[in-house]
Amino acid sequence: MAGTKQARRAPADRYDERRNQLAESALQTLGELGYARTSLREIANNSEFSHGVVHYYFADKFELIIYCVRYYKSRCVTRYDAVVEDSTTPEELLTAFAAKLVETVREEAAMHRLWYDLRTQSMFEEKLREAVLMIDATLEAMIWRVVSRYAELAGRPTAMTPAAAYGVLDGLFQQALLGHLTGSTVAVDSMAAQVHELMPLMLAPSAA
Amino acid sequence: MAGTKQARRAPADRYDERRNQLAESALQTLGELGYARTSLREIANNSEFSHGVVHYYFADKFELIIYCVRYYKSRCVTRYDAVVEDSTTPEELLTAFAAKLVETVREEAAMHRLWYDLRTQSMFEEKLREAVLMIDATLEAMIWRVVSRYAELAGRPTAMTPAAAYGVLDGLFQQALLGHLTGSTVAVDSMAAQVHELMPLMLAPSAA
DNA sequence: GCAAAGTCTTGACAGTCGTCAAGGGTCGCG
DNA sequence: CGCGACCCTTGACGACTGTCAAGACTTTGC
Repeated sequence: MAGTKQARRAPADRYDERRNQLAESALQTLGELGYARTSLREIANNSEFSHGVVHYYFADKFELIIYCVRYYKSRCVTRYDAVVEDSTTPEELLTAFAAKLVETVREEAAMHRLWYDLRTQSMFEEKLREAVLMIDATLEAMIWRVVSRYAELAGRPTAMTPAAAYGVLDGLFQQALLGHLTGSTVAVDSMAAQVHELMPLMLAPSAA
Repeated sequence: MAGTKQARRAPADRYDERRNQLAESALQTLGELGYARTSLREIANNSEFSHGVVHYYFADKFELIIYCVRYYKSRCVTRYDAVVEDSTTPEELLTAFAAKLVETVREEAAMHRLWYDLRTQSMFEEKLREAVLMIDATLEAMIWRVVSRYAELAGRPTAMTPAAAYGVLDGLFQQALLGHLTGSTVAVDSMAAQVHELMPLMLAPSAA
């Protein structure tokens, strides 16, 4: 990025920059209204551009949304890696992981209800499936890094497949998110307790 | 209202009958297209009536959809009760439960992706929340009947809250449903295996 | 400084949406 | 028979949607 602007501002840079700006506005709007009620005009209203510009940078609505999904992934997928790297005992990792989950539900609720929305839409709309499945696999891998590191620190082998570990944790997370959005004050803390109970069960029984 | 019926065909009966007919057409359409793309006209097209009749029986779109959710519940919520009642050993219950889950994903995929769709919509639309939360609680109770009966047959106490048990199983179910809808042939069987591994972990460790 | 390429706005299009009013149709009762 | 209540259709409304073309504004290369 350092010296790109001298003779003619590099078109590719500016192009991607605008696409990312629009993706950001789109993510904000989608997180607020949900997929069903989000229009391209509303997305443009939440940006500094007019509604026609969307079709200058994206072929159609799906291309924008799919681009958004991928753009979102690049920010979200390393969220728990610091937890993995900084923890030195299984208890420490478990507590830090649960705390990070709680923080995520509380502070990124809109973005995550959007994720669940889009994942569900992909059950109806084929065009969304490829991008959704790719992110789902990435999230599964992210969770698996936590679980396998947890097993390593505990000195016990894992007793679940990556898919199963992701599935159950995702279920708890989704439940907590719904509870949080409906005003429940205990749902999020309840999730933390559930994760504390569940994670040891993902490892083979201890020798003791 | 109850006294307005004469020898003439009881209005209340016919009224409810029509509402249920429309709810059935609506559920079929919603299961096919999803919430975002389902219009009242399309619902009417999938019934034997014209599009105007919807507003004769329902005040607006939300009243129809909420009625649908409740109508759907009445059919779905006892699905696993036969499993609970007919099983005499924990292994038998577990196998029958897993088989029923597999059957449900395979044969009721449309209806369940609709359920996940509506539940996610309730994260954005307050009007849907009350009905969704009511069903969610009913489903949690349904799952808990299975788990607690399983514990009873195994002679071991449960080691999870009803919410946690529902959360993790729902996560696995949703994962399998997405896999099934994307054409995966192993996703559903994989869920059965995961349930077999997970259910024993919901009970306190055996003495042995 | 000019022409061309790139960027953005505006306005319009063909549909579709939820909603509702006006009007037939049908049926049972007096 | 004819009246009135109930049931349903038809057609229309205003608003909103995704899409795109025409043109204006800006930036760049020469």
